[in-house]
Amino acid sequence: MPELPEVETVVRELQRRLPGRRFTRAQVFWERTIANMSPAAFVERIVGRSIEGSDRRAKYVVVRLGEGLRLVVHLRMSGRLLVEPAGEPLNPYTRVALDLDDGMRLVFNDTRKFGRIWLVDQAELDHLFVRLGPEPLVEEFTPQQFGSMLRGKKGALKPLLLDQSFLAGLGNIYVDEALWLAQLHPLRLAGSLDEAETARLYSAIRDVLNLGIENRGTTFAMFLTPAGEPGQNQETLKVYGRAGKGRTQPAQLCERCGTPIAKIFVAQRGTHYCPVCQPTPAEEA
DNA sequence: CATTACCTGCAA
DNA sequence: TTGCAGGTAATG
Repeated sequence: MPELPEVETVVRELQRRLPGRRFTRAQVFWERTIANMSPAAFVERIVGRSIEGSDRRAKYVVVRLGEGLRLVVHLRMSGRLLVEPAGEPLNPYTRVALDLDDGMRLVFNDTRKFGRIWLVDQAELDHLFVRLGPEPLVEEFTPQQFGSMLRGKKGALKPLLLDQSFLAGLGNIYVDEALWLAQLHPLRLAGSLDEAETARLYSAIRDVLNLGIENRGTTFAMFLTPAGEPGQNQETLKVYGRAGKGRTQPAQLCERCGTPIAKIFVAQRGTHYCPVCQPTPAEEA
């Protein structure tokens, strides 16, 4: 569920709540959630650590702890990080619970158990992130760089934009939204974009991500901020989830041209687009 | 690239 | 009961 804007929303809220706190107790309820050591080793190494701050890289949450240690969390499909009073009953999907020294606790809930947590030093953190592509929102990521990244690419746009080693942070929702905004079909060959199309896609990617952050993430069913609040970005989506569901729910209309939004499968992912504004490329038809 | 695997819940 | 869900790693 969570893509860059949802993770950024989590990180910002953790940054307001965690610095200065200390972990007083740790419980692991699903062993495989801890990715790089045994649950016992994890508990032993995290209890007593102080918290310095919270950052994001791609879709990873990075909590900086004392002595150079980093608590890294990837929410995958259904993970949630919540800060709640330590006395509350634990949600049945809680995989890890970390008590804090102020009567609160940081919990990792994850229905589908795909999420992962690492406890690493700086060198291990670099290794974990070594294959990630550039951050789309940093200043150093320019349209010129994006153009050179696209040049010579053989495949379709959508699978490439989902590839975290190409560009970090986009997922299924924001790729569909960016392609709609840029008026590019998801099956367009990535290497075939001209300069104007490249510039449109570059701006569209940054615009949809920034809008998602402003709206504190997209909540369809799962996403909640650490305070347990839904995001608001679902109200701004132009294509994702708007293709209609069988006979009961008709497709919604493209807000640019009035055409019903269509859904196809690309890269095994549901893909939403406007058949008129985002014309099917000749080489794929 | 595609396919499968990892998991559970929910809607059709 | 089947298929789908916002992610990614491993395998062909």
